[in-house]
Amino acid sequence: MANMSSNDLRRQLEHEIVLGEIVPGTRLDEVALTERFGVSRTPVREALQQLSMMQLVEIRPRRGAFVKKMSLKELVDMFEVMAELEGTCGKLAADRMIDEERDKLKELHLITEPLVKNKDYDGYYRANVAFHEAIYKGSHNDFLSDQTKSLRNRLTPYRRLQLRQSNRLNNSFQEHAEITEAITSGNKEMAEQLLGTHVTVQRGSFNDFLASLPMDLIDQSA
Amino acid sequence: MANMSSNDLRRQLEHEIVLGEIVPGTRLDEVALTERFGVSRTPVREALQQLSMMQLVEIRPRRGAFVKKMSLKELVDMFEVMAELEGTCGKLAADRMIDEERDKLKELHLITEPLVKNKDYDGYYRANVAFHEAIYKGSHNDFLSDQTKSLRNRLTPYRRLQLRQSNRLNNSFQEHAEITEAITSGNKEMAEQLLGTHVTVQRGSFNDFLASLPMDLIDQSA
DNA sequence: AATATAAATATTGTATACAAGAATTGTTGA
DNA sequence: TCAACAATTCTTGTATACAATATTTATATT
Repeated sequence: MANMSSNDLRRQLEHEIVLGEIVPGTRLDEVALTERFGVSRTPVREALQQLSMMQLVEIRPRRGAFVKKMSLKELVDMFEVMAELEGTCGKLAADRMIDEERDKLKELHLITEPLVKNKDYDGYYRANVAFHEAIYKGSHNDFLSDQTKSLRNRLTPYRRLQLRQSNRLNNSFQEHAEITEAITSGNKEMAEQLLGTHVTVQRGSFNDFLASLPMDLIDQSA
Repeated sequence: MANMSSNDLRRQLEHEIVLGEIVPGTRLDEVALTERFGVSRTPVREALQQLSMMQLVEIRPRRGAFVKKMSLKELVDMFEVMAELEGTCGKLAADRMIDEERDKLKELHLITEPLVKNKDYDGYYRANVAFHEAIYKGSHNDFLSDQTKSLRNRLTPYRRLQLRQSNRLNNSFQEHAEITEAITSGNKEMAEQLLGTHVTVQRGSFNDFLASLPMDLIDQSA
């Protein structure tokens, strides 16, 4: 397979950046990456160019590539858009899902009940992703689905810690119940409204949300 | 200035693709581009990698880079998202614009009146862009603003011909009047609703919109 | 000792060289 | 004449070489 080394490299780095394994602000040294991946600088540079277009790294001319640090303002803006996109997915899903998809959504919700009971955070995290992606798909709008998924992905490092907090797990489950009911019953306004607030606030105040953000990952200078 | 050749190249090609000067489906030959821009293959390839991440070109392994052809489904999906984003911008702008911005919006609308009277399509096209971008900025959400602008940009080749049609100019002006009124008076629901339909339908049927699409630019195979 | 300046060192950006796979052309056989 | 195969040519993907700019280190001067 060809042109895979630069694409593979990009995917790998993307993964590590999104998961926060590479801390925002760190410089991505080209030769270090060549040694790590056993390739020349050419595919490394092509991968970095790709990541810069994805807004995951910032290429400063003649200075190198840096994992992008987002300011609090940028982050809040992105979460606001995320909320809108999730809401739109919900609205369209309530309208367009076929019976099979509605059944599947119910199922994806119900299987999380034991996970909540057992406080299985990792398990719930994965099931939560599946639940939301089912809604994206249910919009029957591939572009919207991809955009939403991609933005969710980019916000991952700033969301990972949230579920661990106090009774977020219970809150999330409760909200999922309402969302599932709204979508499967075709109540699009309700689905949109519920999903629009679900992402960020989760029945808490916005201040709590802000406080939950890992501030060390945030660019204080901007 | 450094790393500018690959970025400049990307910008130039992006411009030409978005304006439809390079027809979707055409292959972008690397050596041809090196000759045209007087650079080596390295920056050419980096530019193509960037464009592939922007979904403007498709890189088929060992086959080359092709200007992306969008299927009708993809296009409809993108316009649907565009409508949502425009609506969101309007909603937030109605809420957040400061007095100065509201005045500016009124002005940007009013200066288009003579352009409509004189059927100055190019002039109106430019003024229209300025009007809408003022709304994006008025959302006070830079991420949303950038995303909306970028998507509008990508849809340009499929929108250029629309304004020329029958009395689209008058319709557009009339709708802008209502939008301006809604935003400046802070009626966010109205602003969202008006902008959500303005992009695509412009007081016509959706079928008319579909019929207005330049079908030769659309991938029939997909 | 601290700062400024200059040499050296390292890193990015670009061009070229080489390797591997695709497309094309030409030839052979039915 | 057409189809199938083979050799050639072309194009992409990767590595390396060279050029230009930042960064670091060393030296000199106050």
